[in-house]
Parts: sequence; structure tokens; C-alpha cells
Amino acid sequence: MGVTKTDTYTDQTLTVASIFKALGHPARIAILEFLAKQTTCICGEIVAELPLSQASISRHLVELKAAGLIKGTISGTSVCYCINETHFPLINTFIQQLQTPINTSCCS
Amino acid sequence: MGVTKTDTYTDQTLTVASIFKALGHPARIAILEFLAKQTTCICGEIVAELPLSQASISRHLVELKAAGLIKGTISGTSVCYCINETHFPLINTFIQQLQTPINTSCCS
DNA sequence: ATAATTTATCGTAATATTGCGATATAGTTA
DNA sequence: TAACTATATCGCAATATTACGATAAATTAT
Repeated sequence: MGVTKTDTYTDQTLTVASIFKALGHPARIAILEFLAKQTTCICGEIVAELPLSQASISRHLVELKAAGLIKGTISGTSVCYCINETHFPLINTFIQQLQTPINTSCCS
Repeated sequence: MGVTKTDTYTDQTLTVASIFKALGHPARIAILEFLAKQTTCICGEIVAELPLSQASISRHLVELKAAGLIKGTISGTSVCYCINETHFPLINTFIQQLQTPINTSCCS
């Protein structure tokens, strides 16, 4: 069905999944990598860097923004996008929680 | 098109994106959370815990396994699934790399 | 005001994902 | 061997995602 039973998961689970989902596309990873290594962050430069159309880049930026992974600041006709670190602790905590050594004896 | 231009991204970018993609569904997050808090890890218990059919759970387990996030060990007729921490450093490194404070002056 | 520039949105087409019932497969037990 | 149990796979239908060209919207420059 392509539909997800969102009612039956905890808010925490849904939030974590939605953040990872936004990170689950190479174009969006490439955008974040680009933003991290650049001193500027104008939308047009991302379009020039990635192998996608301006429309497609814009859609990916919307998704990253909706997930809270970037924030955009209008500056004249262009928009400056930057990484939003807000959810990073959530990601780190989730990964750490998976590392509890309860099951070490199980699949050895 | 729903198709991704995989040729034009680096292997590193594609790998990171595929790991996050596997994490980008609440059922798979719930499976990992379950595996982390249980002392046992039998497939059937996951089916009993989550609001999905056995077939759907199995598909999600295949995806998690393909992404290298779990490993399965056959034990009789049942299968014991455990978290595979192999890729966790990659995730942590990626998140850390996004935290370089180059753009701090940009979107304030 | 008009033109130019930059980004966002719309419409459409193609592919991917998700879910389930049904069935197949593999191992266990009687 | 035959029945049983547990998991995987198939086939299908519905929804989601992705990409692009075209166009709209917003700001700046002439």
C-alpha cells in the first residue's frame, strides 16, 4: 500500500524515523556535505554543484528544512541555507541506545 | 521519476544515504528499539510486538540486514536477529562532520 | 514601471516503497 | 515420512518519492 501505520508508533519513534528519512537520499546528503564544507551557502551554488535541476534541489531543500536539518535565511533575491544542528543530539542518543550490550551473547 | 542519479555521487555519499534510508521508517526504528531492549531477539517476538503482518516484518528485516544494521542467526526453525554496530561509527562521523562551525556567522 | 535574477511551486510521468494474503521453504517433531 | 512451526518470498494494489520543464512569486536593478 505504500502507507505507514503511523498511529501505532510512539511519537519518539516517528520523529526519529522522519529525521532519518530526510537523510535517506544521496542528493540530500550531498547538500549537507556541501553546506558543511562551504563558507557560503547560497541556494544557487548548491544547484551549480549537484547534478540536479533547480526545481529538484529546491524540493530537497524543502524536505531538509521540514525535517529541521537546515534553516534558510532570505538575503535579497537569494536564500542562504545553513545546517541546523537541533536534532543531532536526538540522532546521537538513538544510536547510543542501540549500543547497549544486552545482546552480546546472542549473535556471536 | 522516482529514480535517483546514483552515478554522480561519491560512494561515501551513497553509502551514508543508504544507511539512513534503511533507518527512515518507523517500523524499522521500532524493530531496532525492540532489539536493543530485549534480552532475546527472535523474529517471531518482533512480529508479536509490532502492528504489522509477518510478511511485512520480514521485509523490513531484510532491508535492515541489507543495510548492515542487523545480523540474523538461524537457530532451529527460528531466527535470532541482533543489532550490527558496524556502521555506527560512519553515522557518528557523518553527523560530526556537519558540526564544523564554518558557517556559524551565516544563519544567525 | 520594466526587465532581470533567484527561488518556490505546479503538473506530470516514472519508479520505489509499503502492506497483506497466499504460498513456498526449511527445520523440527511425532 | 508426515504433520507442525517459523520465516521468507511472491504477487498484487495502493501510496509515496523523485525528477524535470514550465511557470509563478519575490526581490533587485535599470
